[in-house]
Amino acid sequence: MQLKNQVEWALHCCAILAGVPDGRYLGTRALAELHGVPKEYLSKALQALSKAGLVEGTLGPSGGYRLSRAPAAITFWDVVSAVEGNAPAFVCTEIRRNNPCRPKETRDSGPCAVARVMWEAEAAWRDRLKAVSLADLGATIEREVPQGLRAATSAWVAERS
Amino acid sequence: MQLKNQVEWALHCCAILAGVPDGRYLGTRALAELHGVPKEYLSKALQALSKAGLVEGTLGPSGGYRLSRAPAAITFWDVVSAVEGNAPAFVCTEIRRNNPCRPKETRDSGPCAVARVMWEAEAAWRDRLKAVSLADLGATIEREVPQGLRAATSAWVAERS
DNA sequence: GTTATTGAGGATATTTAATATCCTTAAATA
DNA sequence: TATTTAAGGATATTAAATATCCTCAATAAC
Repeated sequence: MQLKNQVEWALHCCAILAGVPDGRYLGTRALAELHGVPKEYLSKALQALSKAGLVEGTLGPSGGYRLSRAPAAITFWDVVSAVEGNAPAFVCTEIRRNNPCRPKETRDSGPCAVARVMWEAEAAWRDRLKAVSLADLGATIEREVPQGLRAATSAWVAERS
Repeated sequence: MQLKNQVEWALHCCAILAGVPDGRYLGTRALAELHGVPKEYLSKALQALSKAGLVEGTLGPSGGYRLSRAPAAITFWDVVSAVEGNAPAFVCTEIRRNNPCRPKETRDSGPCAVARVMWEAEAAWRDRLKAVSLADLGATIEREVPQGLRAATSAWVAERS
């Protein structure tokens, strides 16, 4: 079980987009170059973010993407679910119904006990992701990434947005 | 991102094995028939449980599997990680290192901020799975599954163990 | 207006993992 | 001794992730 690499890319792209000057857009080309990932494929991740309403794209030269909400209003879960989908990781195929001892007409009152536990765990995972916003991420980065690198990256981004 | 279907099978098998009479073994054939899944493939999941020390297998006629610990001492996480592995779902490929603004010799003080959040969420998932044992599952089943079906299944299992 | 650039999105490889089957071996039992 | 079983290797099949390429329409720069 592994998340798509696009999830990682999308999160890093959002972190960058959160730092793009107001009213400006940053394009796929720049985001791909900045992260060293294939432009064409990254484009699919950005399209997923766009479809989910997290970013908005605009066309033409000086076009690209920008966040459509404030960084504080976008959570990790928003980004992860936009790219990865929100289908549960644990899929219950109701194998309890295959029990040969079970009368055909048996009706289950709800999801199976195994599935419920698995889904509760997934809810804990989601809740944790919902608790962290892009603003929180930005604050952490500001605290941890060396000043020089942050400034250089900001300039690099500003030049291309 | 989806867990293997073997995770579901393994959990249901463990629930059944928790009810096998003391000192008895239940074989792959019976477990496969009970759950309506292919015997050969289920065998791989049971082998994984065996390798992880959760169950022990014995050979020959009247052979099969039994839990190697009390149901209260086996958690969902034990079973899930035995079958699925314990590799993190989020794989950090360190794309921050591809930043063209970044001096070559930069040393990171720790894992990237994005990865840390993702891994914290996974820890929350794991913790939730660690908090539920096979004994807990058994108690839920006893509470929810109709008495008749439970008795019939127990008899079916006892006959084959 | 014309041209270059961009995101949206469809079509299609390529690669990898999940799913599944088959077979052999060695141990345990009847 | 013959049968049954788990262990495990080899291999096929299927599905998903990864990646590339192409067309299209919108936008901005010239």
